[in-house]
Amino acid sequence: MQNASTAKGRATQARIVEGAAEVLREQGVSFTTLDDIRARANASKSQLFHYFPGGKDELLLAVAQWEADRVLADQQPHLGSLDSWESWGRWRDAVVERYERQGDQCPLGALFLQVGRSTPGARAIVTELMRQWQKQLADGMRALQAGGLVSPGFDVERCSAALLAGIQGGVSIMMSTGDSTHLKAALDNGIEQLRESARRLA
Amino acid sequence: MQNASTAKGRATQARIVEGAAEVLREQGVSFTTLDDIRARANASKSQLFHYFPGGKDELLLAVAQWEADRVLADQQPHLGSLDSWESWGRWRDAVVERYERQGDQCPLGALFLQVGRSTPGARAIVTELMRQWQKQLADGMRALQAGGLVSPGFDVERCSAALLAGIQGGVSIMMSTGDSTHLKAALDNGIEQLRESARRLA
DNA sequence: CCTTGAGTGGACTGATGAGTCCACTTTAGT
DNA sequence: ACTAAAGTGGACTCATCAGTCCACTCAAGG
Repeated sequence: MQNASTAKGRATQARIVEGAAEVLREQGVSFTTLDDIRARANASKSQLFHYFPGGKDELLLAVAQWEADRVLADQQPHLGSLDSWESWGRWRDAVVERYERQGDQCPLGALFLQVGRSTPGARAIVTELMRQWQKQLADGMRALQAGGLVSPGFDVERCSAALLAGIQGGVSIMMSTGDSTHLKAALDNGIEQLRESARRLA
Repeated sequence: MQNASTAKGRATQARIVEGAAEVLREQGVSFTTLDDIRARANASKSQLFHYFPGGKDELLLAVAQWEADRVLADQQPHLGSLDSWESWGRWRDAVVERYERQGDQCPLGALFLQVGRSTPGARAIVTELMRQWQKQLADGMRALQAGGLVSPGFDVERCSAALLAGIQGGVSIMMSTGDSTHLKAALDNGIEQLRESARRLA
């Protein structure tokens, strides 16, 4: 990605990425052309290739990174401070709300499929997102343990991985079926497991 | 889908669907052309359109249905008789094995994204698959309850939904990162929850 | 003011790939 | 055997779209 060196250039580059993200959410990757993006971003063909010399793939990757950054940001401040039952509850609601609002768009999943598993860049973005996400869940579980709210024997690694998997699956089922039942079940089930461990502690 | 009326015709039609499924798994939907499919299936362009007058979309949908049928079939006979701890364990291993072997191909997910959320057919296939899958998990959980192995208070609906979500998410994380940790965590966590409920019963 | 390079517009090209068409062959029923 | 319908081959068309190219404008530093 060719970085812009003037304010005007940076603005154009940002307009392209954000415009592209919009169009991609609306139409899906496979139905979006560079010309759609160009139109939405009020840019010209040459600007696209000026800032993303690698062409469509490079632009798509930039959009994927941009979307990935939003995923965690949208869960804050809740995700960052999961140290009480109330904060877990607020986080749960924030996740449900975010994905129900997003509806049947899965920018990241779609982008990933298009750019292809082969490209190392795409895989790195997703891997890093998952790593950070799970770490924050695990930190939250350990915070409950530290506060004496959850048994010290609670398997944080396994449960945080399972919870993350449940969220991903819940979201992808919702994409396909339009129904958020599974997402809610995964979240509630994860939290219920924590509470169960608290009850056994008492 | 125009159904064939002779044995030869049926053979050709089957060759097309299965050949298409193969190529799609290998190359991914967005990099597969009708010509790739035609070549693999030893068919000609006119045959493709003879049996799938709706063109590529219709063919893709037929492949999606074919893949969906395999998903549950591949988990049998285990999935159909989850009435003991041993059968749950065998099923768990079968799922992990199947998806690890499949690697980073997600025929169904990719197909769905390509055909598009808008088409009612695609959505129906996924919805029905999820419904059946969850039902079999729930049946298994109730079988354990009936056998006195799991507490009657165990929330079968929520847990089967969460387990299904965990599997889906585990698989999709594995697609993106190449790592099956999350899938295993989701499965083991679900089964562990059942066992926990058994311990409380004792 | 002039120069330099970043930034911009949009016409053009070339490849690709979905879908059409028609001539030909095979199959099955009478 | 005859014939009608089913099945088959593959050349051809036509639209689309990523990517190129070049002429132009603008802003900043000297």
